[in-house]
Amino acid sequence: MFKKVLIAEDHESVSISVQKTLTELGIVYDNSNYVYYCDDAINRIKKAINDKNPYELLITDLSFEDDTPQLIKSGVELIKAIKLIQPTIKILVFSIENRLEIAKALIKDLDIDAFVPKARHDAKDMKLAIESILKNNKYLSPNLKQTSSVENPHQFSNYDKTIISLLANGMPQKDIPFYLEKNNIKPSGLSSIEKRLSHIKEVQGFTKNEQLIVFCKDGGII
Amino acid sequence: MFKKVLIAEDHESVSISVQKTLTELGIVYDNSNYVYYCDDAINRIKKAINDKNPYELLITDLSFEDDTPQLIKSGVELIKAIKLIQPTIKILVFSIENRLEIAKALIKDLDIDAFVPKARHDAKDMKLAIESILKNNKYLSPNLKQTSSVENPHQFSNYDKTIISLLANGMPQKDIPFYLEKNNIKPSGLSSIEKRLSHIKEVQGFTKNEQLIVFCKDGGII
DNA sequence: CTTCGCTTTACGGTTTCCCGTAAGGAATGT
DNA sequence: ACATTCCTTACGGGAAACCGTAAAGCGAAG
Repeated sequence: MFKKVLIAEDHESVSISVQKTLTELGIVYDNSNYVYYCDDAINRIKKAINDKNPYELLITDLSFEDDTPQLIKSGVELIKAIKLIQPTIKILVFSIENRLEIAKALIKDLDIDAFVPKARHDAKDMKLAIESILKNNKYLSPNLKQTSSVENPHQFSNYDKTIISLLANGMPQKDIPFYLEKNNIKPSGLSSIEKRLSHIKEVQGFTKNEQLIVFCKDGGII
Repeated sequence: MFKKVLIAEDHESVSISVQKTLTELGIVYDNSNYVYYCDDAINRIKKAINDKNPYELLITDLSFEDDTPQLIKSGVELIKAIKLIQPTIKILVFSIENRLEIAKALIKDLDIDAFVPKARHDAKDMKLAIESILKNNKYLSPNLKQTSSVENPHQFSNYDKTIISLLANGMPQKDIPFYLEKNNIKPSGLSSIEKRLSHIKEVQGFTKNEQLIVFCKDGGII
C-alpha cells in the first residue's frame, strides 16, 4: 500500500473524508499531508523530493476557489506542474466533474491514473481506484456519465462557442463578422453565422438565442 | 446538544465528513441517521414521528443527482415537505451554493435555520452553525459571497423574473402578453414589457437580452 | 364630478434578426 | 481542363424587436 499520499482539496469536509478513507485503507497517514491550495501542494511535492522522501500518490480536486492569489489556480495546472518535477507520481483526480469524456481526456492528455467523480458512492469508489493504481492500472470510475448523444445531439465547436460567447457578451449579431475577420476566424460572413446558429437551435429544438445561451451556460459550454 | 440528527446528502464523502463533525460535537450518533435520497429522508422523518422520537435537526444538501426515480428531487422540495409534517424541526442547509442572496431567500421563504456553503473551512463552519441553531438563532455563514450592489444596481422584481424566465425558455417577446394576461399578471401589454426590459438593460449597461439572461443566470436571479 | 399625475397601452417607423434562394469559391476526383 | 460537391457569401423579403410619441386608463385629491 502507499505510504505517502498528498491530498489537494479546498473543501475541508471533502478533505476530511478522503483522509478517513486513506486511514481505512491502512495507509499510514500522519494527518498533515493535505493542503487547501495548489501552491501549497506543489511546495510540498518539491520539499518531499528534496528530503528524498517523495510522495507516491496525489489526490487532487480540479477546481479551487481563488479566495487568495495563487500561482496555480486549477487542478489541471497543478498536475501539469507536478508532472514536470516528478513524472512518476501517481495521480488520482477527485472532482465534481462527472463527464466521461472529460475524464478520458485527462487520462490521455495529462496521463493521470484515476478519475473518481464526487457522487453517491464516491468513498467506496475511491478505494477501488487506489487499489487499481497500486496495480499500475488506470481507473475510470463506473459512475462517470456518458453524455448521451440523444440529449446533446450537437457537439459544440470552438467556432460555435466563440459566436455564442460574443452574443452572451452583448455583441449584436450583425457586428460579429467584423470581429471574426479581425481575429482570422473563418467563416466570418453574417450568413454563415446565421446558418450556424439556426442549425444549432434546430438540432437542439430551440427557437431563440436566449434559450441557446441558457443551455450553454447550464451545460458549462461557455 | 442535539441527540437526533438526520443527514440528507447524496455524496458519500461529504456525508462521512458531516457524520464525523457531528461525532466531534458530541452528538450521539448511531451511524445510521444518514440517507442518500430525499425520499428516504422524508420516510425517516415520518417514522421517527410515529415512533415518538422525532428528529431535532436535519442537515441537507440542495441538489441531488437523480439516478433513480424519486418523488422528491431537490433539497428545497424536501424542506417544504418536511415543514408540512414537522414544522418545528431545525434545518441546516449544506450546499455548494455560496451566494448570500440565495441563502437569505431560503431563510426568509422556507424558514431554514442555517446555511453553510461547501467551501474551504466548511467543517468548522458547520460546527458554528449547529451551535448557533442550538441557541435558536439563524446562522448565515460568513463565507457566503455577496453579489455586490455596485455591480447589481437593479432590484429584480418577481415581474422582471417572470418575463426574463419566459424569454430564457424560448418564448417570443410578442407572445408574452398572452401569457401574462392568462396568469393575471399586470401590466401585460407588449409595450410595458418592452419598456421594462429596456429599462433594466439601460440600468445594467446591457444592450441585448442575451446579456441580461447570462447576468441573471450567473447571479442566481433566475 | 373634475383635474392632475402616473401607469399602462396603442401605434408607427426604424433596426435587427431570420430564413430561403442563388451566386461565388475552393478542394477533390475524373 | 472540367465537373462535382461542399462550403461560404450576398441578397431580399418578411418577422420580430426596439424606441419614441401619443392616447387611454385609473387612482388620489380637490
